[in-house]
Amino acid sequence: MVERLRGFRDFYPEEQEIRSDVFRTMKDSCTQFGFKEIDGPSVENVELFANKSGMEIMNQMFSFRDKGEREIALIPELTPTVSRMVAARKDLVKPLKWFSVQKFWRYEEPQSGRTREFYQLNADIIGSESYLADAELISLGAYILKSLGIIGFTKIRVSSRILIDRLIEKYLPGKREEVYYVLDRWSKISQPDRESFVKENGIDLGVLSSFVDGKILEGYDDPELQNLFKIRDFVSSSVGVDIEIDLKIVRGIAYYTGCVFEASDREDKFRSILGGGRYDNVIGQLGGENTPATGFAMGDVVLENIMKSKGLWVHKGGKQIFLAPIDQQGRMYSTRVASVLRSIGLKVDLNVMERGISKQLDYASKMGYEYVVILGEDEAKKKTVSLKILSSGQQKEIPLTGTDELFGAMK
RNA sequence: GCCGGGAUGGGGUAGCGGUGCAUCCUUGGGGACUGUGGAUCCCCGGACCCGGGUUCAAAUCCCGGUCCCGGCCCCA
Repeated sequence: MVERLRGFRDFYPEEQEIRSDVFRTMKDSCTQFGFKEIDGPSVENVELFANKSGMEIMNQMFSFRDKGEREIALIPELTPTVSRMVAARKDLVKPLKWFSVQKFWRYEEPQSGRTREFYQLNADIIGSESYLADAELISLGAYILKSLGIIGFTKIRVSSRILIDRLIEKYLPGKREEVYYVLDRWSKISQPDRESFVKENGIDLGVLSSFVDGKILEGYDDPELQNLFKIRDFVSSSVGVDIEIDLKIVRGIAYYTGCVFEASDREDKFRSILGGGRYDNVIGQLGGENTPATGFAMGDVVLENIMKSKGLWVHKGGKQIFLAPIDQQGRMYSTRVASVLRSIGLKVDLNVMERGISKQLDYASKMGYEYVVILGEDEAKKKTVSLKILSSGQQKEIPLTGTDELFGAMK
């Protein structure tokens, strides 16, 4: 048998229906915030990523040469595509609020929270350099976490590269790379490792500690810090979620220019669930007008880990009905009953095996149906249906013309 | 790319050099029961990851590979 490729996943119905619920929740949230859905290609010319993303990303792409000798790659992220789309259209009315849910690919070692093919929700606001755009975007992220029922298990932290750069310039001049590196990994590395790294790189541990705990911000007056305060207040007011200003949030991406943020579970047991920031230079670098932009991405893999750990990875579907004909008259009649029930919006599964009532009930039960409608010669003659409620075993016969009101309440 | 730990029917497992056709549960298909049996009874299907090696003998020991689960790197 041919095996599934490493790092890829199959989704069987019982799994897929949950995924559909989750994606629908995310998309509905975006729509409620006035974001418009977009979609783009699954492959792009590698140059699109080469320019902006650096070496690491090049090594982690599924790239190949096509029949026309073009070097192309399965997209590892959306930002370059979005930027390309914006750069190509000068007539777009700003600001743009766009979102998409689609697949991405990265050739990495699969492990917890990471696969080679995954879905991401991307949301971007393009054309506004105001803190309002960052605040609206973070609000959207918080709203989605709320809609999914996990806001209580997560924390959202925000920072700014402009602010960090100024602080580094003032207190630890010339150590930008090193400070970024150690802040990003602060909670992942041990105390002795921190100290030796700091010592080796000639960084003052006392000053660095005040970055970590935020003491350095006390009494510091800076317009970018004021923006972070405003963002915090905006999010609190718009979605009732408290976010935290934390200088340890630097994000690894080369192209971020201002506000950066991420959401993670409170115990930091998983990878970050959502991450993003401001990328004001990318669209201009791709040949478009200089256009400020901010966005975030949220992957399905970590989300699934967290929701499963909280028992929230479950399907919340409507009632489903199985039609079980027990004889030839019942089979003919069942198509008519199916038609009537479907016309009032119910999900109706019709038996397609010529087998007895026992096996049909067994099947319906294993498939998780709530109701079975038993149909035979008697029902066909009387124009009725026999409704059996599987959870209780109760059964009653009702006229087909009366199904509207009866089943209406089931939806 | 690097480092650990794993791999027995669809799922979960027992066996860890030879003792009956690889154990048990579950799952799947069919039949009987010809309107209540999501029962019962009967029948059937289905596995030692792949390739080498050691040995009289390998699911079992050794080596390599593949895949899975973690971790590093990195996280767009």
